[in-house]
Amino acid sequence: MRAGLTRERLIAAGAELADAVAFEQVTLSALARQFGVQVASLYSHLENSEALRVGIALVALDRLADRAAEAVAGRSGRDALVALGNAHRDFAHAHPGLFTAARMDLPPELAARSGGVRVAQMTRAMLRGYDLPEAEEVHAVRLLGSVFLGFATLERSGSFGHSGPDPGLSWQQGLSALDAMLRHWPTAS
Amino acid sequence: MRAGLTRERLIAAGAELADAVAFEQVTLSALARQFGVQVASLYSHLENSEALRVGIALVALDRLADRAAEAVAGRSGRDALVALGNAHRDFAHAHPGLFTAARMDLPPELAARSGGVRVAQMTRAMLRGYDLPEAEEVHAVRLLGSVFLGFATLERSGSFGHSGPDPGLSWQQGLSALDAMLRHWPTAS
DNA sequence: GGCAAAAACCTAAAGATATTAGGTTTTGTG
DNA sequence: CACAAAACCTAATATCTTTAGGTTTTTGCC
Repeated sequence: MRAGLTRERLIAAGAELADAVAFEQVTLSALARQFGVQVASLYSHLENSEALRVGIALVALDRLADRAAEAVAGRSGRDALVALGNAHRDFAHAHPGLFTAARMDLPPELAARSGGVRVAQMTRAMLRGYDLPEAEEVHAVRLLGSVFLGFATLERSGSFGHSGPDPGLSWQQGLSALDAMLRHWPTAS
Repeated sequence: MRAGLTRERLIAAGAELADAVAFEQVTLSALARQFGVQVASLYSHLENSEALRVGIALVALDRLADRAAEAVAGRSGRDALVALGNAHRDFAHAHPGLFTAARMDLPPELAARSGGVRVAQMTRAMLRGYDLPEAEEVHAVRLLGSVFLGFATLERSGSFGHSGPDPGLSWQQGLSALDAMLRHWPTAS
């Protein structure tokens, strides 16, 4: 009776482990233990431990892209912005390990084929509800991506601390402010 | 002749190493090699390897806070916003290792005494140049912190890819958009 | 100056993880 | 059913972390 290891199963198990424990603690050793095999056996399916992490990152980006697509579907304008922002934040809260994985630095060729591209496309689609010059869209996409990533990161890391108002309130206000920003986007003179 | 190890010297050396190589590669072993001592000797000065990383993170936050303070000094309004934003971005580019360290999750008591608090104070000071209701300032501080962190992170990680316009241009436009956002900050009805 | 106590540094050992080389056992297919 | 490929294993090396318990340098005080 073999354990039935597979690249996909290993990465899927790693993804679960990341959320259950922490992305940093997803090791080949831990996976081998979980499957009841020797560590060396994993090397038939994964080139090295980095390949595991990269695989998890790609899974994470795909899932995030799915949420983003769902969020912008059938919505526009402020509704779409709020839904897209919440998709990011909710994902970070529901899947802390995957969210961390999604922030991994990926080799450019992989990044170009990752769900990250789809997230950017969804963000761009959302912007159709605002009146930006086409050339400005890419800048807005980057800025919004920065906010979505940054806010969830700071919130999860506890930087918003135990002082001051509920981060959720800041998030609501922040989304409104971003909506205002998009409506008043400065046109390059 | 002793090596003259000190908690401070070790952390300082670790900080340099982080920028020279990468934060993840700052290990007790590497430091011991550099100082020509046995690894175990470091434990007289640092409780464990986590203490080293935390120490570097605190150094990083302090340096960032220094830059932030310098940026907002003598400036206001859009000038202050741009200078503060650039302080973050320039710091991330000049000190990739420290910037990574600065994003470490810190235990709350430490975070509360870290340079991160000073960065928030400087951001709040910058907001005086805008017309926000006092109660909104904290939300704006959090949103701006998210952008500054997020943009530098995405830019450094290569997420802005080799396609599309220069990230520096997006940054310029982003700062203008943030300026517009602050000038049109939505007042909670 | 000399001498204890403290501080600095060392040796030794054990436990994790990652990786490679090469062997054995399943398993499915002709 | 035999055999080749795939799956999994043993063994060995290397790196990093941490603890326990020594030895040597420094330091400060008589």
